[in-house]
Amino acid sequence: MVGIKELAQKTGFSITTVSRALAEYSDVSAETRAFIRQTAREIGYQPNEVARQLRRQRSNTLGLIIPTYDHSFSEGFFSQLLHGIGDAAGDARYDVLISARSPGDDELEAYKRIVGGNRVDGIILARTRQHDPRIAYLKQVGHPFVVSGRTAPDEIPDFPYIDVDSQAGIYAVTQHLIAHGHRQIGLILPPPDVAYTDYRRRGYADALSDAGIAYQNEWVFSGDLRRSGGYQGMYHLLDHHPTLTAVVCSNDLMALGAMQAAQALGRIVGRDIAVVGFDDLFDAEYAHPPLTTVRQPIYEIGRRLVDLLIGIIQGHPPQETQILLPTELIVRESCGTHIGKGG
Amino acid sequence: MVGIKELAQKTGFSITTVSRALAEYSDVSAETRAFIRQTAREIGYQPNEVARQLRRQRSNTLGLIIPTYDHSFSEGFFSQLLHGIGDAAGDARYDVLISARSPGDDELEAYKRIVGGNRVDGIILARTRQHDPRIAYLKQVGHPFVVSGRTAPDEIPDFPYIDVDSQAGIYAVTQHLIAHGHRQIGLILPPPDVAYTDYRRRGYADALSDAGIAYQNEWVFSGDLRRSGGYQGMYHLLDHHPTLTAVVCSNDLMALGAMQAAQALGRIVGRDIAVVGFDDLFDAEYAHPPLTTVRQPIYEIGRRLVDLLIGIIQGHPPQETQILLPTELIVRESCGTHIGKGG
DNA sequence: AAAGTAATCCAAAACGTTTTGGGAGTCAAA
DNA sequence: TTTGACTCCCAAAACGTTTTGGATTACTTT
Repeated sequence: MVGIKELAQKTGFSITTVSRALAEYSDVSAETRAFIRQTAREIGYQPNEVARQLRRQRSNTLGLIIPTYDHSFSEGFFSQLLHGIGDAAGDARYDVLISARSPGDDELEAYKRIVGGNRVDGIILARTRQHDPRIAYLKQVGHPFVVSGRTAPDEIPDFPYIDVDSQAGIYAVTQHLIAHGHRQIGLILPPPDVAYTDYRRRGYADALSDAGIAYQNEWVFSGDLRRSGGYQGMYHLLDHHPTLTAVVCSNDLMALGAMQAAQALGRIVGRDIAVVGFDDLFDAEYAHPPLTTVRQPIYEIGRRLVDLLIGIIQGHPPQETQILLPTELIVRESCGTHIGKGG
Repeated sequence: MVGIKELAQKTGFSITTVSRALAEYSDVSAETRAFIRQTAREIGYQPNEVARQLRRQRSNTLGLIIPTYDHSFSEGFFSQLLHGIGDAAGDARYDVLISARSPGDDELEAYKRIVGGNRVDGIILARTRQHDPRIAYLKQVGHPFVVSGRTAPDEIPDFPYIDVDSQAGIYAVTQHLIAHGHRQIGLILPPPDVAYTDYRRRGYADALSDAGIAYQNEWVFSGDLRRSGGYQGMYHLLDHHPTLTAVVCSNDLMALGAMQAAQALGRIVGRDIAVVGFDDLFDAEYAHPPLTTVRQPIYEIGRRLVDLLIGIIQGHPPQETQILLPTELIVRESCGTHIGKGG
């Protein structure tokens, strides 16, 4: 083990001076500094980060705890978010500590261990659920954290977050369908405990209501946010309500599954039935037919979450710590905007 | 700050006894242990992980350094690998430290900081390149590590790795094309510095040679492993060699791009031209047409890398530390196996 | 020559744990 | 009564840094 002690011995200076030389303090002469640095390089001295973290009481590390079961992690949204987080953290010379735990008591334990154990300077929360106990814990202990996504609409979000106005997004895409003549429009939602589920439901319901169409419970299906959920949803909806001419899906993955189900049932997507999604994953553009969807800037959100968190950690948070980004309607072919137009 | 000192004070026992009580040592009475644990819970004591790591000289953390520029990270292979790594690490109660750095000198610095700085007990290397300096470094310092993928065929792989026999995989899929009548078959390769490029080239070359077909340099294109690389590759190949009836792509992402290019050029994939990939990403099955490809068990590889690494860290490595997994040919529609069969 | 100032350096404390190497008490066997 | 074994506990060292609070020397100014 070549530690600072060995380096001090080798150079003939004290541990203090070595430490201060490497840290560019002004009270060590340029000559000494150069000599120490040179020697450090020669003997391959590498400071022990753990000891340093202990002494400085900071780790230059951001934490991220992800649910293990979540297969949509390796597809789509989450990996793109992580990409943004990783890049921005790297740029700011922070590392990212990932702990994968299955949800439940164990999950909160992981937070306590990592946060209470001083392993990270701040933590990023994703996949918020309704009445999320993790948020309650982090607020209570007063550790820096930021959240990807708000709480559900009936909770007060008194913490820093970045979210997308998904209610407006779903409203826009639903309205687009209505404008092109659709009247019987199904909806595939995320599981009810997901925080943003109600925003998406409201966007859909508002668009219907504004067009004088009644919201019907049986046109709404709860999926699991994966392709399979969309498949099941579309299958179920078309089975019970074959007159539906459009289905709004809460994310692209489910929309892709839904398109497949529709095709399996003999309907041609974009002609017999319109399908729209949410996210604008890479796949959306290359889907067949290309998916009409609501774009949210996932990678960018990841980057901004990191900037926001680091700002908070370093004591200079931006003015706005609750950020709601707009979405953008991306019209492609899966909504077949010609249907119902009398054409 | 509520540390072990406060807990000792509160319970009236020494720091030693408190520490040993929480660690289930047998030399503290059951009664004392129960009392200490109860009090710990009450005052919300959470051991400082950093101090613990310093003292024990181990972090229960695995490291993973990823290149920032790599956009295929958020699509496809890498995120699926990470998913497997995260899950297996979580199961073994290890965390994963991710450092995203742009490649170059900086990248090796990141390794030195994390490995030499004792932040991780072991490290997982991915995206190996030819004559990879990271491998040389890790071998030299003798830190536990495992590699996803071997070195190039002309280097001696004297380290633990898990790879897939991609030469055999590409051979199989190329042979499949030949068996169905194709004679003019293009190849889209990864960039030349990628470690596995030559295996894929060889698999293709061998299949051609065994069928008495000459390997032609101008039928081979180097892509960037992303959709765009496949698109460019197919465009270039069909532009210069319009008589090609099939193109083998080194990964699914490029295959998806290649299919798009073919379609843009007015060819119907699976009828006018065969396209095959490698990986069997989720998207492959849902592509249009569904992609014929060579499956490798990416998630599983991630899991096994972790098991292997932890075995090495804990001093009981398995007998086999160099694992070559078989691939599986998945025939779908993009290879249109009816072409050229005289039908 | 004394006092002040600037430039270099360093011993020791501190960060919060775990582990080492016992010590004290009790009980049973010799 | 001594010895040994067993149970329960603890003081202090150790992990490898950074930081505090000076100390020493050399040079300048009075």
